[in-house]
This record gives sequence, C-alpha cells and structure tokens, in this order.
Amino acid sequence: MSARSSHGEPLTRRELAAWRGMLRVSFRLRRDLGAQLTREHGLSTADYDVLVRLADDPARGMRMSDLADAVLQPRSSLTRIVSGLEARGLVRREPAPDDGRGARARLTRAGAAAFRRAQVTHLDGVRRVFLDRLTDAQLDQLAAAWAAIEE
Amino acid sequence: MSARSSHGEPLTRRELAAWRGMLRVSFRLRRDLGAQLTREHGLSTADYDVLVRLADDPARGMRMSDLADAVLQPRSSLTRIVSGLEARGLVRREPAPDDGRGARARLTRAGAAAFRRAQVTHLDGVRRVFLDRLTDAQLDQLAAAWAAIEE
DNA sequence: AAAGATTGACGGTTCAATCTTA
DNA sequence: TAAGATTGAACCGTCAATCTTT
Repeated sequence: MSARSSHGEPLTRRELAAWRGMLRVSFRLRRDLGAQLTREHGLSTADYDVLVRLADDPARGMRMSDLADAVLQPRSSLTRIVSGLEARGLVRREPAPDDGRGARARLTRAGAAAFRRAQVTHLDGVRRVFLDRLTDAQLDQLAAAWAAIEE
Repeated sequence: MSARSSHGEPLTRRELAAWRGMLRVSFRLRRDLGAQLTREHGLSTADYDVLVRLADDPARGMRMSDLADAVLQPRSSLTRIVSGLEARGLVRREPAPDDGRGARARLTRAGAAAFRRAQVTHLDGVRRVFLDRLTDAQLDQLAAAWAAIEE
C-alpha cells in the first residue's frame, strides 16, 4: 500500500494517478471541446466562458472587473476577449451607470442567440466525453474533491 | 435529487458541480504552479512536462515524435519547446542512430540537475494545493474517474 | 509517396505602462 | 492617490507549408 509522499520524495503511485490523471484529462477535454467550439461556432474557450457569465443576466450584463474575476482572467485578457466579441456584434460595452470609470458588458440579441446555439453542441460534448462516463456517485465524489481543494 | 440532463437541456446541479469544478481547479492549479515554476526556475509548464519525460531515461533520451505524443503536444510545439531548452543548455538533440530522419532529445548534465531542483519545489506545491487536501480514498476515487473517462 | 521534423505566420494570453475618472 | 479599464510589446502554442530522409 503506497501511502503519502513527503518533502523531497517522489509521488507515490496513488498520488501520481490522481494528479497526472487530472492534468491529462482536463487538458485534453478543454482542448478538444475548445477545438469543437472554434470549428463549429468560431468561439474560443475563453469567449465561451465569458458568454456563459453574461447569459446569467442578459438584461443587465456585468461589470468588466467582476467579469474578469468570474472567468479567472486578468483584466487585460478580458479586455481583449470582450473587444473581440464586440467586433463580432455578440456583446456591447456600455459606461457603468453609477461609476464613470467603469464599463459594463452586455449580450446583444445576436450574442444571446449565438450563445444558445453554441451551448447546445458544447453541452452535448461535455456529456459525451465526461458526464456519460461517470456514475452519479462519481459525480458527487468529484464535487466533494473540488470543494475540499477550494477550501 | 437532480439526476441527469439530456440533449438540449442545461446541466443538472450535480453535473455542473463535477464539471465546472474540474475546469476551475485544474485551470487554477496549472496556472499557479506554472507561475511558480517560471518565477523560481525559469521553466514553463510545457518545459517541465518535457523534462519529466526525459528524466525517465536520462541516458537514452527520447525520439521527438514519441516525446510529442507523451506530453500531448503537436510535433511543431514540441520542436519549439525543445529548441528553447536546448538554447539554455538543458537538452541536447542528436540524430537518431537507426533512422536518419529522426532526432532524439536527451537531458544534459545541467538539464538533469535543473530538473531535480525544479521537481522538489514543484512537487511540494502539488502536495500543498492538491494532495494534502484529499484523503487516500479520494485519491483512489479520482484515479478511478480518470480511468473511466480515458476508457 | 510517406514519415520525421522544422519553420513562417497568425491568434491568444499576459505583464508593465498608460489613460481616465473618483 | 487609487481604482477601472485599455494598450504596446513580448511570449506561447498551433496550423499549414516545407525540407529531408526513407
């Protein structure tokens, strides 16, 4: 039974299987599903993540700063992503109503429609390569693990 | 009890927790540990992955094509990565002994030493942000999930 | 013709510096 | 002075085209 490694030691077999497995699976899935989004909808994974958040509240949109935090991107990356979406007419920028420094990003009608279309094929992909291969118990185990890691 | 979603439907709460959690955790961990590698050792995550593989057999090294498959990178990406490592004296390229088209990449003495140094702080990081927060049972559950996903 | 590997060009990401308003 | 946001420049990763050897 391989237990746990400590400082200076290599990982045990059990630790390696859990850690390298996550790296491999998440890398491949993000890459393959991202390629599908690009091929079929012209969206990068980062684009899609932003649309997901904006679709939570299509009427009000979101403050640029909050949006950046929500999608785990630096402010500057978010600016590029939103600029790209705006250039394609999927998102509109508006000055923040209460704070002249800020800006809000909001889905356009076309953006909402594009998102709904992309979401259907994307979620089908997530089910096919991830959810359908796991039992209900495994989904709960994974969720518990993520909660433990994020405190 | 939320069961399973199907075509055209949004994900259930259980499905969302498992899927989004993995995306968030793997993205953050890869990003933060990668930043530490860059800061303290001047290596990208991709550099480190290549060194890990080459360190498996420091004497013989590895065929470029096989190395690319092992680290899940396209051939062209691997060429860039190895060129960078070679420019810093950590890796050496040699013509394949049996096949004039091929090339082998092999760790230099300095490369092996740099890898051992980086590995210590990297594995400490992996333990701190990932392994130490999970029970033995959870490690086994994760490993089983990765196996199910990869068939 | 096919396989191994590399290169040119492009898009995406990020840091540091900058601009604007509070 | 600080916060919100953007921009310039550099870096990385990838595709398509190319070169070399089989």
